[in-house]
Amino acid sequence: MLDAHRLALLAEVAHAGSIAGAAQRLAFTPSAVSQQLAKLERDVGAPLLHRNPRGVTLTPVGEALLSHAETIVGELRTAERTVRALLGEEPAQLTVGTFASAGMTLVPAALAGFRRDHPAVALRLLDLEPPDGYGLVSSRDLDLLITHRYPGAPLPDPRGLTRSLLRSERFRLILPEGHPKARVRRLTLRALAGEDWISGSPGVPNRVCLDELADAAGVTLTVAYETRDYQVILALVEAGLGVAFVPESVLARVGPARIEVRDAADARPARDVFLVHHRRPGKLVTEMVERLSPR
Amino acid sequence: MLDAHRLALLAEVAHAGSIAGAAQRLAFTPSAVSQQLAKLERDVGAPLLHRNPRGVTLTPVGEALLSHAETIVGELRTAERTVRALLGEEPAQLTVGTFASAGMTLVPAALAGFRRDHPAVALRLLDLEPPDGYGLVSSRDLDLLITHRYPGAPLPDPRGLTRSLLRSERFRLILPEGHPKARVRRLTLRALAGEDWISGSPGVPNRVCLDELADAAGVTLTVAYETRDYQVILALVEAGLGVAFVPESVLARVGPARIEVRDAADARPARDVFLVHHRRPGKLVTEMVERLSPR
DNA sequence: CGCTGGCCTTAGCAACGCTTACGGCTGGAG
DNA sequence: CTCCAGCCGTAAGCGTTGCTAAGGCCAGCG
Repeated sequence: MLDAHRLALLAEVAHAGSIAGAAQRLAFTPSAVSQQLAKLERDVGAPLLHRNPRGVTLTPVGEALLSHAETIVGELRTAERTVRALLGEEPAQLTVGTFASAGMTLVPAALAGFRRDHPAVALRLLDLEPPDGYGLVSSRDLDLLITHRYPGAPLPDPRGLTRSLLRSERFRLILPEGHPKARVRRLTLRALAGEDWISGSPGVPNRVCLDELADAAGVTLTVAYETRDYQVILALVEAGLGVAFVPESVLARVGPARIEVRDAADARPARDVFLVHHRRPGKLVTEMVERLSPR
Repeated sequence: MLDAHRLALLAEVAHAGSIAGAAQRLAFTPSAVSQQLAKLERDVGAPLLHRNPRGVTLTPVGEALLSHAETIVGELRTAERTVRALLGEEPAQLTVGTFASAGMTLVPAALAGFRRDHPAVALRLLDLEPPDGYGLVSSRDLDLLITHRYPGAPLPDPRGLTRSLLRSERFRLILPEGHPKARVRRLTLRALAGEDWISGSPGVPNRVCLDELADAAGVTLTVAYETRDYQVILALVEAGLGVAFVPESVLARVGPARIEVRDAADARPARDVFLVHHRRPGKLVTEMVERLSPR
């Protein structure tokens, strides 16, 4: 039988992306982790990871084993919680994973309300960019994951977890204050083809979405500035450097910014925001889901 | 995190019914097992088993943990198989659990055919009286379980496993050859109320079923001989000691026995025979299910 | 071209887990 | 009633496991 501790180690290494990173998280020396992984590979009879100069990546066999490892670790933690619940002990921790823009807008109010009602529960927040994080829910490193899917991006396999649509969030077009195009009545992507755009680097969901919109409209856009951070994008637009699509919630937080908010008539993207948790969520998770859900 | 090895140990002890028994199966000394269990109890923070003078029984917490332990052990073995399959290695073992009468009639032909086509696969057979055995499938000690349910007996929780009805098997009434009641055209339970009956001890499904039939017919039957072994029952009836219900398949195997086979007009019991296996059975299991299924 | 950051190896030490030996307990046989 | 058998627990000893520490190798970067 495979050793569960070593599988847990594999999962940790996969999430951290390097042996050293995992070792630090677990308060071990890299040597210890390396040795255990070597033994796991010997047990399995096949290499599980490619040793790259910067960190490691999983082999196909490693990938296959990882998903099992995550469910096994999750099962072990589930077992532990079941017993704790049976002994009348309240769960003392709730870990929520979010993507950055939700972490700024959607989550804080819910977290604050939760903390008020459950001062004894240790709340933890983790930043995770989609499509990551599903594995961490499987392994119960995460109790609740807030994730999203940009149009055009594939929806990850839920792997036996419960996933529910929290809301669908529109993107708005933002331009520098006083930008000439802001006065146009019917604004189109084509009309903005000559502008400098601000978006993520190629491959980032954000950018993939923008490229697909441009394709659909039959234009090519110039992305002059690449950042995935919407606060940076806002600042760049404010500074008059370009135009961008941003999620509506990002705008809700900014004060009377010096930007113009419009919609493109031929491109009205929206991203779906999902909640992901275990099949049978605990009381605390259910409550947090309640708080996050629109009234 | 709980230790998976200790959980596996707990499952083994629960199945064996004693620490000493589990230790023998695992080729350890009882002391080692005892110490590991003590540590598991310390980890959990609650006693998991009652130490009786003859073996051990699980506490409620132990029961709860047991079912988790079984799924965890099963997951570990599933992970191992997945990797083996990925490496192109064929599974080399198939373990089937049956109840005694199926082991004599239903299974041998299927097993023989299987062995002929897969000489390299190590076949193992385990005797298990229902309702036991589900846990062993969960923990993958068993690849396939053949179990049954007598009328009136509850059907165990399948616990995430696949259970399918293989067949429904009638019971026949058997009497000693030349028994005067054998000549009656319409034989009823009431007419046989005065006979000596042969059945299992109180509590055995066999017996529960008989008692319920008697209740339904409004008579009380005298069980003079108690045995759960249908071969013994046959021998007793042959010897003229009493009458009994036996499954049809048991009769198929006996030659021209000196018994009379009839049906009771007011009591026609049947037991359901089920196959139980994991959600996604491997090739070998699927093939064995095919062989067992009626053409 | 040296520096940094990541990984691997080797050597040594602490902790874990097993075995052996012994004692307490209960239920059945003589 | 006594004794024995079977079961479980504890204590001491020892081998193995798994950790740390220290040193070497390789790639990317200033």
